[in-house]
Amino acid sequence: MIIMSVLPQSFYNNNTLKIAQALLGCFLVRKFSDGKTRRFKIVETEAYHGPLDRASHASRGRTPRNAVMFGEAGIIYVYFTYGMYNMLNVVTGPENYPAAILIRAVEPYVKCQRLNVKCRFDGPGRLTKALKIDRAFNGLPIFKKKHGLWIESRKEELKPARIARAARVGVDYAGAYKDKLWRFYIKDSGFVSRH
DNA sequence: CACTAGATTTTCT
DNA sequence: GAAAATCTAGTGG
Repeated sequence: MIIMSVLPQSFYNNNTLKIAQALLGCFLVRKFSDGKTRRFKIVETEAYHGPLDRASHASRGRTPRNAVMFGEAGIIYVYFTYGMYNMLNVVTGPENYPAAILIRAVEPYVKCQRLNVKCRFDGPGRLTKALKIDRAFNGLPIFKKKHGLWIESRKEELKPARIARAARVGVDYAGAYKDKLWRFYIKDSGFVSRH
């Protein structure tokens, strides 16, 4: 009997780069409106870290859109971009320090033949579409099961040697920050968005 | 395989 | 009005 444990708010109140790696191998859990619950292993994340990070929405100050990034840890930040895609993030660090982690890719935990074959999870826009995550989740806590979206701890060890580090995707405009190695993924996962 | 253009709309300047 | 933390479909080698 495996005890499921939902990651508590305190888990997210830490250094963004550490949490981005600690989330790899954890489970993103979604309870759909039809009552079915499915688990997905997190295999790729990116850190958006602090007011100086030019790749981050928070680098140009607080706006209505990015306000939750300045709030407490463990809150969901979903924004809409490219006219088409929602991006799923989790706020990290202390209040008034704008930081968040973008969840870029997950893999199905159990065999998912029942899932629509068209569903893909390797990319931030794809996974929100597949998991039916939209801006209604913005500002909700991810450390409670109440809203149908939460994260559970790993069920087995993830050796540091299996974690790869790379530059973030789609942030060429970010000056010196575009080359920061703030993207993390599990090397041997077949569901990473890029290798 | 590499590269390019187009989709489509919110957000901020 | 331009750009955007993306993805797809198309072309060409």
